[in-house]
Order: sequence, then C-alpha cells, then structure tokens
Amino acid sequence: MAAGTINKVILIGNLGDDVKMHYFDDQNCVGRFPIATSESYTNKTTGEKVTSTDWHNIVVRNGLAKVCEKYLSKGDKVYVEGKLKNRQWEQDGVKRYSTEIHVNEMTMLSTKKNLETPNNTNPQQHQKPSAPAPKAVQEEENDDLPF
Amino acid sequence: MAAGTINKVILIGNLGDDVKMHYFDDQNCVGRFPIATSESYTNKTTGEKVTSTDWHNIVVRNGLAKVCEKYLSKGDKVYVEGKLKNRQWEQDGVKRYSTEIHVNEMTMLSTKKNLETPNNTNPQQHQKPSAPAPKAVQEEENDDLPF
Amino acid sequence: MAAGTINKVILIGNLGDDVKMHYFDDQNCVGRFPIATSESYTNKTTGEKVTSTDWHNIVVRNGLAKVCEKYLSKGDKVYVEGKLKNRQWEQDGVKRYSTEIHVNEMTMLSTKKNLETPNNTNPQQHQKPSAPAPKAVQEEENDDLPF
Amino acid sequence: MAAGTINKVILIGNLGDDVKMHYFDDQNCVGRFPIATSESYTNKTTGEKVTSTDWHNIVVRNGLAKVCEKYLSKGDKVYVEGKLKNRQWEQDGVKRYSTEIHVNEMTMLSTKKNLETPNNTNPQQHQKPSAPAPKAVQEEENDDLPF
DNA sequence: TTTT
DNA sequence: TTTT
Repeated sequence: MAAGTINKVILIGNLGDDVKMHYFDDQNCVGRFPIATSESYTNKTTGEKVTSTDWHNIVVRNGLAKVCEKYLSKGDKVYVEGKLKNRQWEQDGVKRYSTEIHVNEMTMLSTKKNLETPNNTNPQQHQKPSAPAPKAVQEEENDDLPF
Repeated sequence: MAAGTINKVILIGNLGDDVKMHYFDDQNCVGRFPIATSESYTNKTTGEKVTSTDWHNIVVRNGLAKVCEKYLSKGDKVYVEGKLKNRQWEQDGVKRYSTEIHVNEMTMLSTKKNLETPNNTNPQQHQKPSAPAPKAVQEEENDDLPF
Repeated sequence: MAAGTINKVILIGNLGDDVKMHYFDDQNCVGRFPIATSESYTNKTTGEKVTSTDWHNIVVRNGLAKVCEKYLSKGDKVYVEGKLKNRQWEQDGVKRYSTEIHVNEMTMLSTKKNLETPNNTNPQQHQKPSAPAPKAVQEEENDDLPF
Repeated sequence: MAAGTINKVILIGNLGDDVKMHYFDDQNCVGRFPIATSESYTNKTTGEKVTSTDWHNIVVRNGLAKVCEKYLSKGDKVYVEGKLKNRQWEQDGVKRYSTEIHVNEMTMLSTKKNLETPNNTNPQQHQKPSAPAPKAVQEEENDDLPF
C-alpha cells in the first residue's frame, strides 16, 4: 500500500468514435470511447512542422457513462478528468496490456448530437429531468467496485 | 492538427527502480524510471479491502533527466507533471504498444540519496552550484525534438 | 525558501471583459482580464437551485499577453493554467489585497473576435506568421522578472 | 449558470499554522488553515536571487475538516486540491474581500503530530478505526450546502 | 463583468 | 478513429 499518492489525468480532446456501452445488469454499466490530443512541434534537424496525435482510452461508469452516451458523439470536444489505470488480460495465450483513463468528471465543450434535436437548441439549457445536466458531471461517489 | 487540446498528467508516487539513463550524444539524453501509485477500496460484494497499484513509465530528457539521475533513487517519493504519450514499435515481428509519461516538471518530496551525504542534511537547502536545485525543476523549453 | 512546493490553477471559463494591456516598454507588457467560473447546487434547507459565480483576475505577460489581446474578447471561453499570486498595495493609506492568477498557458475554446474577420474563417487555421498560433500557447520560459 | 466551466487548484505546501475548527452543530463544521508555497527566481536587473512566498487560505468541511484537525499541524507538508472561492463581507462598514481555496481532497506528505504518538510509528499505516485513514482523503459528496 |  |  502506498499512502499519499496522487494519480490524475486531465485531457481536453475530441472523440474519435461514439461511446460504446456495456451493461452488466440494471445498475452497473461501463462506457468506452477514444479521445485524441495533438501537438505540433518543429523538427530541429529538418525544420519541418510535425503534428503528433495521441489516443486515450476513456472509461466511464454507471451514471456518468449514461450521460456520455446520451450527449457525446464522434468528433465532440470534451474535458475529462480521471486516473491512469493499467489493464492486462490474456488473448490467445498472449499477455496483452492496455492503459485506460478511468474518468470521474466530464465537461462538454462542444456537442453535435443535440444541435439537430428538434425543440432543443442546446442540451445545456433544456434537459429532460430524467437525465443529469450535461455540464460538469461527476461520478457518483458511493461506489467501491473496481472497474 | 488538433488545436485547443490539453494532455496533462499529475502524479505523486514512489520510484520502483533507479533512473536508467541513455545518452544519444553530448547534448541529448533520456532518463526512464517507473513510479507507483496505489489506491485502496472496499470490494462491495466480499467486503474486503483491496489495494491496487498502478505503474507508470516516466520519461525525462536532457537537463531534467540529469537532475533525476542525480537526486532520485528507488523508493523516493516524487511529484511529476507531464503528458501521456503512446509509443509503438516492433519486436520480433510483433507490434508492441506502451504508454509513457513524458515529464517536464519534477519536485522531490523525499530522497534517500543525499541524506547520507556528509555535511548535507538536506539536498533541498544546500546544493552544489554545478547542479540545478532539486526542488521544482522544469524542463528547458527551447526543445523541439520529439522523444 | 520552501523547496518542493506546487502552486497550480486550472480554469475553464468565460471572459467577463476584454483584455486590458499595459506596456512597460518595447519588450515588456502585461495583459489583464477577468474569467468567470460557476457552479450550481441545491440548497439543502430550501430545496432551491442556486448558482454561484466566481471571478478570477487573470494576468498574462509579454508574448502570451499579445496573443490574448489579439484573439480573446469579452464572452470567449478559454482554458488557462497558472499560479495563484497575492498582491498587496496601498491606496489612500489603506492596505489593499488582491489575488491574481498568473497564467503561463492558454488555450482558446471559443472565439468571437476572428469569426468576423474577412478571409479568416478560423484563427486556429490561418495565422499571420508574425503572431504565435492561438491554440495552446505557452509563456516564454527565459523570463526571470517578477510581475 | 455557466455550464462547462472548470475551477481547480492544486497545491503542495506547508501549513503556516494549526487547523482552526469552527462547529456549526453536530454534523457541520469547517476547518481553516494557511498553506505557503514559494518560488525562487533571479532578478534580471540586479542579478540577485529572490524568493517569493504566497499564502493560501484553505477551507475544509465536515469529515475532511476533522481529518485535517487530527493529523495536520503547523509546518506539515500537504497536497490539496480544491476550488477558488471569492468571499466578501462587511467589517465596520467597509467591504472586505478574500480568496479561499475550498479543498475537497487532501494527502499528507509529512506529519509531525503522530510521529510522537506511542505505538504509532506512521499514521499512514496504523489508523484508529474511528477516523478515516489520513492518506488521500476526499470530501463526502452528498453535500449541497454552500460554505 | 461572463456563460448557459 | 478526432480535430483544425
């Protein structure tokens, strides 16, 4: 046990795909989607401008997963905050590793989904009461299950 | 190019090993070391306390790498801030992926190395002038090379 | 001296006013503007929804100040990152205190200014070479002057 | 209401004083303490090294306040994360302003208090069951009251 | 003083 | 696979 450690990731980027949901039962579900961040720099030797893009595997759970599924789609820009988690599993006898960002806070910075919805010019202004407001959304805290 | 993206990682954790240096030439070098973060949670079903540890591959360059090599060793606690970077390469014809944290700011929160140095009770207070102070150390900015 | 300290502020909010510039000389200038962040919560006793807004005094210098002046205006949404700084001065014999955010990184998340500019549909795509690109902009590092 | 805003402060610093508690009733209390962060820079004109210290007013509530009172004291180093909040009040007919950091996460990085406790070499390892573990402590979430 |  |  390593007390006094901090594991925090903050990203602003664009969804490379829609949110894929997986339901375990009525209560528990997980959503996954990729986010791209990029940066440009000038190659010192050649002098040319290079852009490099990094892809991040976002994982959200339960209520926050449902909000993401409802309001986010491919291309949207979001702010997310979470933790780096290493996952390993076996596939065809080969050990596979992957790094995920387990996100507990999400803020939409743009959205395509609801701009086309009739009678709903902006999802941040008019929300169906059954769903949490899609602004800064935090994960429920009373949740001790690992992913 | 994706303007307006943010890619930020903040970690406080302990070194799982010493800093491994690799020199490209006189000017350019890279240092690598693993950092562990952990968290405890209670398994809802079984009621038992579980601790999970995540390991992060830290990458530092040039001046900051030299500072890390000089002042950090296995077991030390550090604050680091950087970017998530995906690296892929081929090994024996198999594509390998790894996620690294390219760190540009480091602050020592404990050190073993220099506590044994005679006449130097605290490396943060009394530093040899030849080396940068081992407190909050930032990467030089005039650096356009990719890792 | 307190080695090993961290002072970091991350804000996403809207400009309450345009950037006000102050030039010291050819090289040095400072820009100031207010940013609003808000949050909503439900008053436990009365059950009514309350929104509270906080105003933050942003301070930028030199190159970053010029970028802010050029691309930001009242109402725009931005990401900024910086340090908390306390300033005190005397006015009419009374001590005054104020807290500022000295920002060294800024990313535009929306802009009004340049959407109206002819031949320039998006300031993030087409930038005059004399000015830095208005995406993620970082302060020059070779700067040891206090504000 | 301003959807899509972020207000985040991350500090590592030392307590300038003990935690001062104020109890409203059995359930609700608030704790306050100052944290110092510092930085050194070289004055360009004079060439001399200058250290500047900033003081931050930390505010914690309820469970987190009790943990802070129990484990933190003057001189300790802590990591805190929270929000910037502006407070204004009137004193003798004069409007007063102050900026506070409303903290919802705290991690102890050093402690004096419990090192002297018999049979308790490390408060992070051995905790009385009546109190939350003093490592990474988060505020309870089901709390809609403003400060 | 912003924004939704 | 995104975005500009």
